[in-house]
Amino acid sequence: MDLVLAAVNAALESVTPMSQMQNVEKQLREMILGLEIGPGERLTERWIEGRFGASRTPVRAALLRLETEGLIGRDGRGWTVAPINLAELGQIAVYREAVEVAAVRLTAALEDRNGIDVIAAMLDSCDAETPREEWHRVGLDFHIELARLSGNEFLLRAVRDAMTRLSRARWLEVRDEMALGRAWAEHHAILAATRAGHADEAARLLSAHIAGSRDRLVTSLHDDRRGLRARGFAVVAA
Amino acid sequence: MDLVLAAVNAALESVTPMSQMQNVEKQLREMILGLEIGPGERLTERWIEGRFGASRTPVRAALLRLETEGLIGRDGRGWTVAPINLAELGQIAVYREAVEVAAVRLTAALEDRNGIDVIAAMLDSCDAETPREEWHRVGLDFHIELARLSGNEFLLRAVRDAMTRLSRARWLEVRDEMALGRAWAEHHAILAATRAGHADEAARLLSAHIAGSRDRLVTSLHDDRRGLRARGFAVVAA
DNA sequence: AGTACCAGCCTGGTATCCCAAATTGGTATC
DNA sequence: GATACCAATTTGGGATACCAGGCTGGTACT
Repeated sequence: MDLVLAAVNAALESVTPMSQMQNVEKQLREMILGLEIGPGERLTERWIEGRFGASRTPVRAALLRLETEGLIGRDGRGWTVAPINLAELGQIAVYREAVEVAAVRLTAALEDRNGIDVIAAMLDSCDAETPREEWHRVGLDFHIELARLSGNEFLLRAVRDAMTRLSRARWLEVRDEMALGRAWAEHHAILAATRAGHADEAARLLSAHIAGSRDRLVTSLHDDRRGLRARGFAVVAA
Repeated sequence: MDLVLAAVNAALESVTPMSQMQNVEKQLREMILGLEIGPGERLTERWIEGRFGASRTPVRAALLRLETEGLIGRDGRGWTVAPINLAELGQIAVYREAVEVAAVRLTAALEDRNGIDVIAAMLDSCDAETPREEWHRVGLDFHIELARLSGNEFLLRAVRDAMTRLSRARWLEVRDEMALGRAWAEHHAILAATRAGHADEAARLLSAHIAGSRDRLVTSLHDDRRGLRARGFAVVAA
């Protein structure tokens, strides 16, 4: 075990008490989502063990949890970072439309919809100077927080799961300034309809938003497949 | 380690090669879903270890996976079989309505809907002589197989997950003959609408079916809370 | 009798060791 | 040069040893 890393981890742990397993899981997830480990890349338990200064037991626990999140998978014997799967992205769009629309309909029917303003403020925290990374994060969080308002744990979990699986792909997507602005406007329109209690309109706007998002995403990734492969990323065709 | 059990497990493994982890996971799930281990009951890794003749490594792997299925949870330090949660059952009904309706709409729009006949045959395999346990299983499988026809992995997974979480509660539900027959008829009606490609009608029938199922389930469990508690089952109120 | 306290036990968390299987690299043979 | 084969290494799967923290039961003191 790397003593320096162990010391660093111990120091981190003194600030934020966290089990080794949670630590490994968190850091590994960040590396995968941040594309520091490319889609399709092989993972060995021993490498992770050395990388994070934890023993195999917590490493394996973390791998099992990340497997259920769909971020890694078994490749016969051995672990592999999940490839970018264009067919899967299309299926996720259908899935998230179902759960997100259900959630927003619930929310529109609630008495207390004050949480909407917090989400609006979150959107407005992004402006022209905001780095793209932040736009990316807020774009994902918007959908998660919107689902949270419904108060339904299962819908929230489903949306969070879908956004987790989408986040790598969305990060790879070639997005222009216009796309960011359009998404921002659509998000606000969805919030407005929900705040007013117009469930049908909110649902319609949200469906359209998701469909548009899916089309841009799949098109962008499909066009850039060559570039992604050149970076060593495994891409599975639709 | 119990040598007899180990020998039995070894014998089973020779017939169906299955890792210890899968074996523990499968058997433990069956015990939980079959209420051989009651809701709310405490689990210790050492007890499971001895019970199934496996060491703690596969036991922990199985526990981690069952945790993500919602069948067990952490109780601070330690593991607990998930209690029957009436509020959760209501939320699951909303969740499954969203995903099942989405799935059936997809299926109704498919060119090839031949799989529907297989499901119909499955329903018809139950008659007056069929044991209640089989009715129970077919009732769950109907929804899973219907979702599978959609071809969307995520909708299927969501439905399977929801039915897993519901299955213990449905098993506890006080069901009369009429309820079984009514569910059978509703299932067939949903299939007929789907086969005909009438997406709206299929969605409407399915929504009504799920809502009715939820009402009967929650009412039944609520009325029998005293009885459930007497059996040592933890029941969390809505 | 009530309460504060302490020792021992039990638990999950972690590290480490062993093993069988699979991969790999080289080598000898055709 | 291609290929079949074998040994060494590496891998994940499993078993076990050890640890720190918490719970429990008993005891001693008030």
